[in-house]
Amino acid sequence: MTRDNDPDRSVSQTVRALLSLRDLILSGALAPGERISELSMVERTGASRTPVRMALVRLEEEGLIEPIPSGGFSVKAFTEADIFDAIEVRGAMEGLVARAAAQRGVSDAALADIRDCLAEIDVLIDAMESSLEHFSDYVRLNARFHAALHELSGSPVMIRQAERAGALPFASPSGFVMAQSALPQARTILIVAQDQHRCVVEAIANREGERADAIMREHARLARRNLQLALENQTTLDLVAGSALIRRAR
Amino acid sequence: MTRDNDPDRSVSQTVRALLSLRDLILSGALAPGERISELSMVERTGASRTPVRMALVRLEEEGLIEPIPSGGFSVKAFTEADIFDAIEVRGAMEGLVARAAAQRGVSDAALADIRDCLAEIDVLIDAMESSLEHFSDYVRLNARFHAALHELSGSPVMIRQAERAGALPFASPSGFVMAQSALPQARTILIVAQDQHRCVVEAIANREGERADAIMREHARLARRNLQLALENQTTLDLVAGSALIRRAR
DNA sequence: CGATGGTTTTTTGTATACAGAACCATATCG
DNA sequence: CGATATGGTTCTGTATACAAAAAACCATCG
Repeated sequence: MTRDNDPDRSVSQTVRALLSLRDLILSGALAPGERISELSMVERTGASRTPVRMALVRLEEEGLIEPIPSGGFSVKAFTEADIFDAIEVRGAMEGLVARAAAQRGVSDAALADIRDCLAEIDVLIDAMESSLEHFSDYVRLNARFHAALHELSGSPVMIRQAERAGALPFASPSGFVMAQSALPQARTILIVAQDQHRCVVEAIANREGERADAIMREHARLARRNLQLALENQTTLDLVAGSALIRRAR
Repeated sequence: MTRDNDPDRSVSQTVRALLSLRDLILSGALAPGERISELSMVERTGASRTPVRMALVRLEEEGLIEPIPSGGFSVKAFTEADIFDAIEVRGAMEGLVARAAAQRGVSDAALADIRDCLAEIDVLIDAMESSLEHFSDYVRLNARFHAALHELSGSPVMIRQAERAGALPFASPSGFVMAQSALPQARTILIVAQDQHRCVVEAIANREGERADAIMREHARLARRNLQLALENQTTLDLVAGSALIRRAR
């Protein structure tokens, strides 16, 4: 109401503040360890203190910020080890959802849906043969596949937990973007990942819970190795979101 | 400030409101599905609307309440299946932390600490031979053991996730209380669980990650079977916290 | 020149006021 | 008699005011 610099008036202030703050943290505009003053966030988000405060509580619960004993919050600093651990957690959770889906069985419709998703990813990987132009589309689709996989478990509790497991940046196998120069490696990684995607879906279709679990854990290990490679050799792979979070650790 | 019905003045209003609300939900004073009006919570907790609102946001993030599309929150209703799933999730997470602890190795001091914890539980189980008087102590100690196990992983990310996995009521193997009449079965359960506790600690000490993982998963399966038994035959075992949450499902 | 104490300023925690939306009940019209 | 409009009531979402605590700053003293 002070100024009408509203980018979108249809969304509630609370949601706007949450998205703004999360973006500020993930983009690195707020340095790890930096104290978050409510007032400055009011200035940056345009919302009042109340929505900002609610967003801060949510972000604390999400794990992106942590409370300061004397009051207020600071941006949480993640180490490389934290990221690796998050990937492992995600692997364990996705192994569990895959196993559960296989054991309980899934509807043909759901199976068809997720296979469609796989097919779309195939198309995208083909399109990326010459350029990485559509990489962000791939990231989106990949996230959709994983969400669909969670859904196959049919368990709200597991879905919720699996989603939270990926809350940390880089927890997804595709949570980094590749430089043009790394095209061959990039495609190889994507193709292997896609193969695992396909395998897990078939394992679920065949009711092989143990195998589905194993595949998703292996999938996470692949992601871990790739991230490690990316960190050791950042000329070929360049980290995208939240690079500031990890900056402090190197 | 309206009335000084403050039970404890040393704690902040926010924390008081959070604890009050959580207790109201877990105790069943608020029925599953029931809408939570901020105003009534203000009356019940003695805090103002702002702390109540913050507590509500936290509880939503915890998963105990869910937002109503038209605004506000309602108490989440859990089914028996949800509880079983939560136990499985916890099993997966504790398997992971045990595996991680084994792979990374733990300090002798930490190992001694958790072994002390085991010894204390042994004493308590012995004391329960004739009566279940100290059962609540056992529940507390068991929680401490599991927390200590999480700590062994040495990973803040894993610890955090493991703790959240147990957020749902009953997710712990000892999340139910036993009636006096069930003393023999109760002790058997506790003894088997304690055996698994001991085995996982030894597996970690011997750096057997795979085995430590398997044991904790089996531990969860035991908890699941016991809960199932308790639900089928509630004359022998009686559910404690959050019985209202599950009431709707039966 | 450094340390210490007091003062000022900022910041958080809390309460409350206000506006708009949703809900409910009633009354009116078909 | 039923459906719909309408008015009032209650609720949430948001902004803001106020007080206590913390932090920062400055001045004074050793």
